[in-house]
Parts: sequence; structure tokens; C-alpha cells
Amino acid sequence: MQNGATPLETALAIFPFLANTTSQTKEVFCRQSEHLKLSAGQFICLEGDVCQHLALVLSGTARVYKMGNSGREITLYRIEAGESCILTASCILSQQKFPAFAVAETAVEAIGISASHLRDWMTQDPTWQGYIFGLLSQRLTVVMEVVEEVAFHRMDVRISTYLLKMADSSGATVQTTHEAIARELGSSREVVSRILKDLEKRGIVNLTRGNISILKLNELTKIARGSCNPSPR
Amino acid sequence: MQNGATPLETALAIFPFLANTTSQTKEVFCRQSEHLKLSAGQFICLEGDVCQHLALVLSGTARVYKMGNSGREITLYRIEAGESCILTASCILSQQKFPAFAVAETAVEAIGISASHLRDWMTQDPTWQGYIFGLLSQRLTVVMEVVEEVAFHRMDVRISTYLLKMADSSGATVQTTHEAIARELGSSREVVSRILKDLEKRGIVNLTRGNISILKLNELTKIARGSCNPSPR
DNA sequence: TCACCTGTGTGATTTTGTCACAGACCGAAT
DNA sequence: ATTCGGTCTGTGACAAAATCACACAGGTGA
Repeated sequence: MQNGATPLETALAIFPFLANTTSQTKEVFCRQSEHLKLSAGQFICLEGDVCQHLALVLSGTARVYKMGNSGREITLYRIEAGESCILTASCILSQQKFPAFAVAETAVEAIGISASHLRDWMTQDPTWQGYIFGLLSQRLTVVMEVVEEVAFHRMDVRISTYLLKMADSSGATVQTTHEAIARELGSSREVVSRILKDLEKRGIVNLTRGNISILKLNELTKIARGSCNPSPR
Repeated sequence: MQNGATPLETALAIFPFLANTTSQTKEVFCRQSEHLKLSAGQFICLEGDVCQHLALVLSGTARVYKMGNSGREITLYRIEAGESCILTASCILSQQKFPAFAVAETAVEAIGISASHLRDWMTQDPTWQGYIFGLLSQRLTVVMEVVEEVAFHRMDVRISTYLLKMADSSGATVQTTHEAIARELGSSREVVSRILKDLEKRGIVNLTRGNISILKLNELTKIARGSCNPSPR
């Protein structure tokens, strides 16, 4: 990560917007921010937390999700390098409690800035405002898409879509468990297993422990497009 | 609405934050904004729209919802007097297309400001930034709650919750159709009808055409709290 | 009075979620 | 190599919801 570079240089490389902040902001940023290291599985925020710090992610990814009281989970979005947990920012600035869970999915390096600095910068520095605003509105759009998915799309469609999304980054094979997919999509392991099994019977995928390989990409794409609905009315 | 007051006075009464804007912003606001009147049922934005105006709602309410390709709908949130369609703002500022539908539910009076003015104010006026940011983060929280509802709560629980929410504003009777409740919650009319019928059989509500009256408020509250889940694990 | 539209009721079928197990795979310890 | 404990997967039975296909009731206007 930082191969001899100063903290500011590292941060600038990953958060280009910082370059446009006032020199005063930059100076405070250098002196006052702390470097955080989290290992995979560590929680960043719990539902109901009162946030005191904003984390700017330098490397690794975090997952933000909701949990139902049966223990089922659904992923809302991920925070990647260069982004930050705007939900935290939102909480800090509007004094709400954190409405979800945020957990480090891989090891995460981040810069932590205090709530009070964030508040200062947000009222004084248009560059910061722009950055936070952009992230916030992005998230709103993404979460609205999640609503649409959950409310209107069938599980087989959603699983197919998910598989395709995962596959294009790593060839035609997806390394994950049924359980993990269920947590991703807000369903239960059994349902995912059943649907995958059905896809396997149809020769579309091949299942082994912790591994799903896609055999017929075009078939899967068809299902992901919503096999059934020939659009009514 | 405006009983002899100037446009600015009217706006100030409903959008107190405007008082803190710079006098320059205020002046431009007066000269350049237009007064919009929409009747119930008119669309404010369609999914995919490129927004050119931001509407600040003076009176009435608008509904923002997603629609599935089977025609089913789910309400994401409402815009009341004093609020504005931040989703529009979000689109304007990050150049995205509008990701949902917004429709006037009652007659709506609003102030329309152009995309370019909004952009100016958002980069220059911290008061505007604060206002928009607050709304945006509120919406994110609300939409995340919708995800939780849809993904984890049973229909009877959600319908009960909805009835209670509607009832406390208008006594113990809710004037609405099963169809409307379905659109609200992202379900279908039949499902709502069946569940309401069941509630009626249990003596909890009384159903007549376009009208639901609550007979046993405490029972309904119990169901809304999630009758079933005695919280496992 | 009748046609018509909106709102409700209900059965049959499919999809999803839940519960309850069984069995399969895999690394670590004996 | 065998056993053990953990994780992962498969499956049957049942409950909850969505979808499809109707029937019918209540009110409005011609």
C-alpha cells in the first residue's frame, strides 16, 4: 500500500478529490486523521451505533447490510477503495443512529476522521461537500434498485444475475457458498441450494463444494433477463 | 396558500432554511423560480427522465415509487410540504437518470428551480447544501427501511403496521382500497384482500367498500410487532 | 333498468421461506 | 489411516405469498 509515500500522498492517490481541498483542510487532514487497519470480519458499525468517525477506505472492501430478526441478511451495497461509508457521514451530520451493519469483508485499511472535522469540512469546503454528496446520491440509487429487485424479481432471476455479475470478474467460475449468496440476496440457504440444483439439472451450471461454474452462459443470461415476463399491459 | 403574501414570504414560511441563504441567492431565487401547480395524478418524473428542474413542494404530497415489469408498484417515500424531490437533485448533480416514478398524489403547489441554479447554489451556498444533504440522507435511511420491510417482514405484519400508521391520523378508520395498499407495500390486491379478510374473521377490523375500520387496536398492534418471531438463536 | 366500472371474494397453482434432518466434504488431531 | 468436528449441501414437508382466472357486489350514469 504505502511504499515509502507520505500519508498524504497515499490518500491523494486514492481520493483524488482531496487535491482540490483548501490547503488548510489538507493540513488538518494530515495531522488529525488516523490510519485504521481492520481485519476481515471486524465490524465497522453496528445497527444503532452513534458514529464518531468517518472511515475513508484505502484498500479492501466493506459490506453494508440489513438483518431481519430471524437472522437473515441482505446486502445493501459495498464500500470499495476510494469510497467511504457515507451512511456514517449521514448519521454524523443528521444525528441519527446507524441504520444497518457495516463489516469488513476483506482486510481493510482506512483513514479515520473525527465527526467534528467532518462537520467543519462539510460546512466550509465545497470539495468535501461534492464528494460526500456524490457518494450519498449514488447509494440512494443503488438501494432503490435493491428494493426493486427484492420486491419484483424472482429468486432464480436474481441468483442468475448475481452469478453473472460475479463471473465476469473471474472467468466462468464463482467461488462462493450457497449460504453467502443467500446473505447477499436476502434469502435463505435452502432456497438458493434448490434453485442452483435446478440450474445444475438443466445443465446450466456445475456445482461443487464452495464453487459454481457456469456451463451455459447464454442460458443463464436468458434467465437473468426474466425468463417469464413477456411484459403485459 | 398565499393570502396576499409575496412569493418569497410564502416560500420562507415553508422553507425556513431559505432565510439563511445569502441575499444574492435569495434575489435570484425570487426572480428566477417558477410557481408550479400540478393536479392529483400528474407525473413529476418518470423512470429514466433527465431532470431539468428541482421542485420544492409548498403544499400537497407526492409519491415516489418503483414499478416492476408486471405492473406491481412499491412506494419508496413521500414528499410533503417543505421537502423537495432530492432524487431529482441527486440526478441533476450527478448526471444520472431518474431511477423511479414520482407522481402528485394530491394537488401539488411547488416552486421550480432550474438545474443550473441548483448547481450554482449547491457549490456556493452552505445553507442549500445542508438542506439538500439532510433530505438526501433522510431518504437513504427510509429506503433502507423499506428494504428491510420487504425482505424480512410478513405481509400481515406489514399490512397491520400500515393500517396503524394511517389510522392515527384519522381516528380508527382508514379510507383506502385493497389495491392502494398493495401498491403501497409492493404486493398484489388479492394478497391484501385475503389477509384483510382474515383480520375481519378474527374480529380485528371491519371491511366495507373502500373503507377499513379498526375494531381491536391492541390486537392489530400485536400483529404489527411481528406476532410470530420469538427471536431465535 | 341496464350497462359499466371499480372494488372484493375465492379456488388452484407456483414460488419462496421455514423447519427438521441427513449426508458429504475437509482439515486437524489422535 | 481413522476419527472427529466443523462447514457445506440436499431434501421432504409445510406455511406464506404471488399469480391466474374467474365470479360477483356496489355504485354511476345513460
